[in-house]
Amino acid sequence: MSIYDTLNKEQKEACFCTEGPLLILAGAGSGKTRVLTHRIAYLIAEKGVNPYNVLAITFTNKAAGEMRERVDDLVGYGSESIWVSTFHSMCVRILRRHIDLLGYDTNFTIYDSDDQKTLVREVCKKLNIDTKVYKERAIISAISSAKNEMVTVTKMKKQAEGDFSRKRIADAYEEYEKQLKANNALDFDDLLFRTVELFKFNQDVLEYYQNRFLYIMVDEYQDTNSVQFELIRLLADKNRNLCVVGDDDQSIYKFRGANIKNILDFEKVYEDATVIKLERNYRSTKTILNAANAVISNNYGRKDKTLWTDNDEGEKIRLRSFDNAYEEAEFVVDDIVTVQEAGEYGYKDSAILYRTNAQSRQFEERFVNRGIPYKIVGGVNFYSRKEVKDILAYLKTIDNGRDDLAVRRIINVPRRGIGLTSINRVTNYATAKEMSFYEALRVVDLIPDIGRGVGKLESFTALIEKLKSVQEEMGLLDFVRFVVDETGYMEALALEGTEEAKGRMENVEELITKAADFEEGKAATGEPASLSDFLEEVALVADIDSLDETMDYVVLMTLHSAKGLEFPNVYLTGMEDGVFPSYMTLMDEDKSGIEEERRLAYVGITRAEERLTLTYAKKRMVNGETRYSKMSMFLKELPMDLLDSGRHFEKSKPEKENTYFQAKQTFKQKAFNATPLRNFGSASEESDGLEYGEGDRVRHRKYGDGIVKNLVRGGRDYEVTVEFDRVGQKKMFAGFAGLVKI
DNA sequence: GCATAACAGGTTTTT
DNA sequence: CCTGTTATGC
Repeated sequence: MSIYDTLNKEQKEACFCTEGPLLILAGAGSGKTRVLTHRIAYLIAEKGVNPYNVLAITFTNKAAGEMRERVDDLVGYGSESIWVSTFHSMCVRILRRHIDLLGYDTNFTIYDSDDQKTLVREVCKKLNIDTKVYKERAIISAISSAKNEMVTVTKMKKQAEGDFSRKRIADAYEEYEKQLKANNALDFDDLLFRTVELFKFNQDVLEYYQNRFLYIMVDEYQDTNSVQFELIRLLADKNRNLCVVGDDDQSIYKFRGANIKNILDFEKVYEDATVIKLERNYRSTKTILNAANAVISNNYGRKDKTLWTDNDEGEKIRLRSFDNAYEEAEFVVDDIVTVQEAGEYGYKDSAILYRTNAQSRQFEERFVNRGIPYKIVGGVNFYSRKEVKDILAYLKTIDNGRDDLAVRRIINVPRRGIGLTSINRVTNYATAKEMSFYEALRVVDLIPDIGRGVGKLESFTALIEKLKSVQEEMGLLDFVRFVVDETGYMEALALEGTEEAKGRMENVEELITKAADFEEGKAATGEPASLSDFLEEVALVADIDSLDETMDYVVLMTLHSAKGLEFPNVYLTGMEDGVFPSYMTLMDEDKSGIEEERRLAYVGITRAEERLTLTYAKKRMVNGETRYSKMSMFLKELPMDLLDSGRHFEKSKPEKENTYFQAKQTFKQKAFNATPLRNFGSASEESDGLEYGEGDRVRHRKYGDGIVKNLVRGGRDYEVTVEFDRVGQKKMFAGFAGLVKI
């Protein structure tokens, strides 16, 4: 009896196929993690491959940890020397060794999306870019996709020739890069792009890693982007022992640059590739699987595969509708309590999934009220809370004095009486002398016009220098504590005395605990816990990594976060057109967005093992305004006989082909309103048209009452001009204004 | 320089 | 609705 006996035929095949390119198309719940871990075990135990020569790339740190653990269970040794990591942490590890070849210090800082935003803002200010015309977000995403597509500044400038606005973006990109380098910092996308550059320009470095990684495995391959593809291609080029695992039906990260072609065209790029399909699902009931298959079959251009299962038929899928989101939440929470009390499913067996993080709130409120343990994954990340970022900024300042962003963030936190005027003077001096902000601080008395600020600035520098000097002598935990005390950060919070400040103090404490955990974890491996390592870990953790399966709590998260997880009892909530599929994709001319949303629906449905509940609310508050929506088009794609619609559910099954069209039409009318015809107005509260026309009196939630002066069609929306009694004439878009006839 | 008030603007999903 | 930025008054 060997460990491989538990695998089915295809799984075995995938496991034993160790040489050459291999594509494993693994449907949801088809046991791909088992295959991967067994394959690694097979390489090590049977083929005599040194664990040191194996590289496995996963999407999250959590998946990496689990994989290592499982291999260790199978093989019994050696798992610690396998490289199992995420793309990002792998790149950091490589760059820390070699990035000096690209002109950076090896102790570079990693900028998260907040830092990125701050930096872009500064760039815009410096280049006089009007952020009303060029939105920060647009610039960030332009830069990010450039890096994902490996477009350098030079290249972008060339492409932008003759196009003024693209040139402005390219200018921003150039300045952004300049600042990053000056700060000795890399953003998330840089981690990948710079590694590719490193390999391309340094053949010997590339060869070193090619010779090290004789066997490469990539999980969740459908979500890789161009630069990740290139990275793998480079590494695998020499030995070609590349095994990728993925499911094109679960490709849900296009917005982040993921290129579904990577998986669809794998066989074109690697013509000698073996392709193995895992179509047997071990996770879900027949009912759930059939539902998932029915939905996804509406997509085009998929790899041909059909999931099947030997599992029981199982319960029908429950579909419930509610008047509003509040009732929806109440039902779901009640239901979880009911099954828990009946001993059917523990809290940890239940998961609530939704499209947007904002939807978590009403559930959270109910859970808090009733004292039920729950865990929200995602949303505001622990490490992006203000107080946590402040402390981290101190640590970054100490670790990498060139990180101007960090220094400027904390120079007056807590208050030291250092204001904008002083900061600007230092900044100007630093820019003029081409030195870092902190360097300028150290020679503050040379700065002209600095005036009375000098003393305060000097004591700040003295503080940082003092911290730097003791850093070497202290362990990580002690040092973080020391920083928190010495900077007066905690004291300042304590002085505030508010409830909010108390919460912040707890978070700082929590950060200290994290440092302790980190130090402990490192100690177990015999390594010292350096400050840089800690900052790096903190920069690369995802919220999902903190999910603990042994804890008995209900898990709440977005559909995106849920990928790769499974639960016996799942609630898919907010199944409404405009929420899911999202408003954005419904309005978009490009229909591929809908396909991606549908894949997300597929991911959601296939998370459920036994019991699946779908809910939607007819009325929901979005951006402070009540929005009426209809059931999600995806619900209409489900075969009726799989559904239990409950008592208060009534609908006729619509023409299937038209669901998308209908969804879009209804939504267009609801959100943006049609013609301003008076005869629409009749009392029916759910009228699809504008309920007001020219000359009508309307009420706005902020501006009060007024008279509609004008209605003009503007693109997809209507521009309404209203003469308000209190604030005068205002122009607004009907879709956003939320005007009510009075 | 700082605290507070007023206000504009905006939304998916995240390593 | 909620956040983040600007205006205002001390």
